[in-house]
Amino acid sequence: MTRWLDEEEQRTWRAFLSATQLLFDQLDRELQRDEKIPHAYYEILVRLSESPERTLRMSQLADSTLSSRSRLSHAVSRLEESGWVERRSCPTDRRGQLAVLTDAGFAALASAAPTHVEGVRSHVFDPLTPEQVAQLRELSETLLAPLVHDRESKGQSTGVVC
Amino acid sequence: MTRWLDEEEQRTWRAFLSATQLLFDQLDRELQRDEKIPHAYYEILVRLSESPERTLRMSQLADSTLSSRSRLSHAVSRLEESGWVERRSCPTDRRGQLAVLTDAGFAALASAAPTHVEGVRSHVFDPLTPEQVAQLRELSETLLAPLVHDRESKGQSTGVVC
DNA sequence: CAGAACAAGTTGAGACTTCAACAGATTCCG
DNA sequence: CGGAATCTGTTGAAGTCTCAACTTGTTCTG
Repeated sequence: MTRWLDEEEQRTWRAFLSATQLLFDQLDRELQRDEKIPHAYYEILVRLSESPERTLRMSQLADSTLSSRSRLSHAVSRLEESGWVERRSCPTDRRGQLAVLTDAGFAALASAAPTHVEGVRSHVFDPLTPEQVAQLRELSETLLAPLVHDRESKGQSTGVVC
Repeated sequence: MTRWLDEEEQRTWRAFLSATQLLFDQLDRELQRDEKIPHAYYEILVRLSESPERTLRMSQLADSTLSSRSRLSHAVSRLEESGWVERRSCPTDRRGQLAVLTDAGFAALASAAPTHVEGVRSHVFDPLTPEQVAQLRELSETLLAPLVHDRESKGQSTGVVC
C-alpha cells in the first residue's frame, strides 16, 4: 500500500531536488576553485574557528558537522597535510583527540569566507523575498527536528567537553 | 565589501544546510540498504523508465539528471554491470550512445520505488502542512530558475532527440 | 578487582565523483 | 572540398565518502 506522490507532490519534490542539487554543486565548485577544498571541509574550519581556543574534540566536531567519525578522521588528516589543522591528544581522556585550527587554517578560512558568503547570498537570499526567507527557515526547522531525532536514536555522541 | 549574513540569515542558512544534509543522507542510506544503489543511480533508472522505449541519449540523460557526462558515463557502466541498463549506438549519429533500461532494471526500480517514496513521504511531506508544501514548491522553483540559467550559459546540451 | 560492555578514533578497501585529456564524428565556412 | 571548430562520449587518476573491522582506553558490574 504505497502512498505514491500525486502530480503536485511530484513536481514539488523534483523542484526541490533540482534546486538543492544545483545549489550545492555550485557552491562546492566555487569553494573548490577558490580554496581547493570541498564544502564539508569548509564547515570543519568554520566550526573550529567558532570554538574556544579554536579547538574541538573529534567527536564533537563530527557531531556538529553532521559527519561520521570516519569521514571526519579522513578529513582532518587531509587538513593536517595542508597545515590548517593540528591534532593534539586530550589531556583528560587518553582516547580523545583534539582538532585545533592553526593560524594558517584561520587565514585560509578568512580568505575563503567572503566569496563563499557572497555565493550563498546571491544564490539563496537575493532571489527570495524576506517573507520567503522566513518560510525557508520555518520549513527547514520543521524538517530538521524529526531527522535529528531519528539520528540521535541511532546513537551519536552526546557531546562531552574534554 | 562582503555582505555578511546577519544572525537571522545565519540561522536560516544553517537550518537549511542541516535539514537537506540529513534528509539526503537518510534517503541515500535507505536506498543503499534496499537496492544497493545511490540516489543518483536511482534517478537515472527513473528517467529511463519514463522515456519512450525506456531509452535516452547519454547527453539527454546527463542533462535530465543534472549530472556531468563523465559521471553519467561511469554510472551507466556500473548499471550495465548490474544488468539494469544497456548501451546501444545511435543509428543517426555515430558519436551517440543510447542508454536503454532492461527488464531487470525496470524490475529493480519497481522494487525500490515503494520504500523510497515512503521515505520521501515520511521525511518530507508528512511533517509539513499543505500550506508549507506549497511554500516549498514556490521556494524551490524560485531558487531553481537562476541556477538553471547560470548552468545553461556555461554550455550544456540543448537536448536533441536521436 | 576482573571481565564485559561500551566509547573514541583510526584504518583500508571499495564505491562514487570530479577533472582534465582524449578520440571519433559532425558541422561550419572560406 | 577541406581544415578548423564543435560536439559526444569515454577514460584514468586523484580526491572524498562509506562501511566494517580494529585498537586503545574507559566504565560498569558482580
